[in-house]
Amino acid sequence: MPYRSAILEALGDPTRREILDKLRAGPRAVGEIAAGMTISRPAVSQHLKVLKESGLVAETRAGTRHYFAIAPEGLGELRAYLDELWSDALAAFARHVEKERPS
Amino acid sequence: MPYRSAILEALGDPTRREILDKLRAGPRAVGEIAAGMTISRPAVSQHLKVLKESGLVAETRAGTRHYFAIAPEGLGELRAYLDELWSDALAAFARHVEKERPS
DNA sequence: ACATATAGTAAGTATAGACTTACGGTATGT
DNA sequence: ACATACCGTAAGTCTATACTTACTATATGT
Repeated sequence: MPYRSAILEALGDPTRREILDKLRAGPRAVGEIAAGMTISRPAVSQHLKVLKESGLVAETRAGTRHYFAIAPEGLGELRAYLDELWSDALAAFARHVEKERPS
Repeated sequence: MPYRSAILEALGDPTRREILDKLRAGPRAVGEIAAGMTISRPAVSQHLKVLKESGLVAETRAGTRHYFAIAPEGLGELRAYLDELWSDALAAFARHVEKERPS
């Protein structure tokens, strides 16, 4: 819930969206994530840190492996924000139509 | 449809989110938007350009005034993306639980 | 105890992009 | 026709941040 802004900053970067896409299929270790990508593994680690701090991703460790997975609660927070924006925008539009309507 | 990425880039900036918040109450002219803010009016224009190109905002002109308003379709595009991510994440989590379940 | 595998951190660089000021463009009113 | 109001664009600056390489940390296996 300090999340909203952090989530949108996190989603603003295309590389982080690429990482999220990889996590759609399920949890992945850092090395696995970095495998298909053009950037270095440390860079991936840094992005994962941002994603985790935003609440979009959760981490679980097994041995030396750090697994990351999409955290649905983070997505929920963002959906709530969008829903508010949406309904406010629709209401504003309705008022506007009302005012402009030829009587 | 070239939107998804553009929308997320647009929402990544806090100043643009501030502008969107102002538009919640209804359409506003550029000068009105810039009024309460610390940055210059040209800066606001530049942000509005980004928002418009992303599809999050629509423009209508009346005289010399350029009115901007939130475009619900743009929000819808983003919601669709989140819903996909969400359901994929849930499905992946379900599979994971299934695998880990003690038999 | 040592080697290996896996990953995070530190420090430095380079670039995208968010600002500014100055200027140009187009309606509207007199 | 001119002045005014409102706005977009151009060009340049400056900072945030996305990268790299080098290093450190921790867990596991022999």
